[in-house]
Formats: sequence, structure tokens, C-alpha cells
Amino acid sequence: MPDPLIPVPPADVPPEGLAIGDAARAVGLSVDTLRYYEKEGLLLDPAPRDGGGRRRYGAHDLAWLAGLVMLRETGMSIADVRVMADLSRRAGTEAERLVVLERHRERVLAALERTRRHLAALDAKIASYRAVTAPDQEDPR
Amino acid sequence: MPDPLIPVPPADVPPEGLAIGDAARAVGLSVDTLRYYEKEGLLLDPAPRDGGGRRRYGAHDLAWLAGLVMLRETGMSIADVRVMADLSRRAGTEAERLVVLERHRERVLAALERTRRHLAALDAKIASYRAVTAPDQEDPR
DNA sequence: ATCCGACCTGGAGCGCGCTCCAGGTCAAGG
DNA sequence: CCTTGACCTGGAGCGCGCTCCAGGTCGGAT
Repeated sequence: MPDPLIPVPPADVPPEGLAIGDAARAVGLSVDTLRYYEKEGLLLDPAPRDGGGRRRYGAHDLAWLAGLVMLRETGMSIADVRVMADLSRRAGTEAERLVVLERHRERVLAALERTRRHLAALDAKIASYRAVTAPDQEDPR
Repeated sequence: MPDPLIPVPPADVPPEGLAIGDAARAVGLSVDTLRYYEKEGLLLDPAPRDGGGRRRYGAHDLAWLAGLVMLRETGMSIADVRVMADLSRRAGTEAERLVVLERHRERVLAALERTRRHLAALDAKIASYRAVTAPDQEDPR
């Protein structure tokens, strides 16, 4: 049983699992995106189906999805997420997963740093525009 | 004379300006991207040409480009950069530019915050994998 | 019984932001 | 003079990550 990327499920899940619409809302993705991710092999397993062939997302699936969203939101590509999923399906690959995650972490930190620097430049520009457009509140006397 | 988005030119520029290749290197874009940005109207003016019809980027142009890169790297869309460029071409639009920049700043801050939160989750996961794959260095006795 | 909305599949389409290509011009160095 | 390499244009192509569509099934409320 490969462990989820994130420890805690995002919501309390009924035993029969959530329908795709509810699951999508729970993790902040669209229904189409959920199906797309499944097609692309980003899930640990295709979501289990109920009697009528409809997907049912259990706590396990939702936890993985939450981790997936975390990776995507920090800018990991679909291809790299697939690598993580593939690794996570096989036992004994923990060290490799760690390597992937740590490399990703480095990239995230670098991106954060760049963004922070550019944000400072943005703030400077905003300040200069404020000075131009509102030369009133400046050093009131 | 619309002021540049960023006060300081990224390098010392000869009076005749830089050729597109050097300009690209200076601001960290590709030659194709520079031409693409010009086609898309993201520059204040099309880059001035020398006798042979080749582009020459002066300090002014490079300063604008540096600001453009700042906006792009903080995630502003091409369309919104174009809005900034259009505004910056017309005098008296300082307040509007400020609005655009401030809205953008809000989005950047929100993105930074989300990334920070997801980074924390990533760190937690990495820590848990470290515990699994290297249960040695833990509390050595 | 029937209606409605949520779900299903396979596959096409799309918006973004470049990136590359063909075919040509030009200028400087050997 | 000739070659080389950087530059030019217009336009096609592409990788990514969805998003949408047609045409159909299913289950619960009325």
C-alpha cells in the first residue's frame, strides 16, 4: 500500500467514497481534469467504480489527489508527477521518490526566490507610480 | 517620454545600442522571443533599426524589457503586459497603470502564499520519506 | 413513467507562449 | 572576393495542460 503524498484527507469521506463532482470540488480541480489525470496515469490506480461504472473516490484517493495538487501548484510538470506516481506504485522506491521530491523542492525554492526579487522590483515601481499619481499624502506638512 | 518599468538598465549600453542577440542575452530572453514581443506590441515602440534594417536596443529599450521580464516572471500574462505597454505609451494614464500593477501585485502575493503553503506540505512529505529511507542518523546514541 | 442532472467514453479543439523554418540580406574578417 | 555568421520576414508548428463536445447511460425525485 503506497502511502499518500499528504497525510491528512481534505474532508471527511463517506465509506462509499465521493462521486467525481464532489471529489473535484474537494480537491479544487475540475471534473474533466480528474478524468484527464486518471487517463494520464497520475493516480495510483484508476478510481474504483460503483455498480453503474461511476468513479468513487475514497479517502485514500483524495489524499493522493491532495498531494498531487500540491505538486502541481508548486509547478511540477505532469510528466514528473507521473514519475512520482509510477514510483509510488512500486515498493522499495522510497529513496528515488525522495530524490524527485528534493529536486523539485530546489526548483520551488529557486522560483520563490526569483519571484521575491521581482516582487521587490514591482513594489518599487508601484511606489514610484504612487509618488507620481498621489503627490499629496507624501510628507504632509 | 513614458518612463521605464524598472529604473536601472541591466548593463552599460554603447550609444549605438545592442544588437538583438546581445540584448537577448542581457535580459535573459531568446532572440525569437524578443521579436515575438515586438510583434505582439509589448514594447513601447518597435526597436529602432540601424542602416541595414537590424534592430538596435538602447538603454531605454533594455530598461523597459527588464521591467517586462519582471512582470512575466511574476506571472503576468502577455495580454496584461500589452495593456501596460498600451497605457505606458499614453501620457496621463499613470493612475491606470498603478491599478494594473497593484492588481498584479495582489495576485503575486496570493500565489506566493499558496506556494509557501504547498512548500510546507512538500517539506513534510520529504521529512517523512527521510525518516523511512534513512532511519540511521535519527537521534544517534 | 418520465424527467433531470450527474456521470460515462473517445476524441477533437484550444489558449498560451513561444520556437522553428525557409529563404533571403548584410557586414565584417581572412 | 568570398565566406561566415548574425540578422531579417512571414508563417507554420509545437508542447503543455487542460477543456469541450457528441452521444449515450444511469439513478433518484416527481
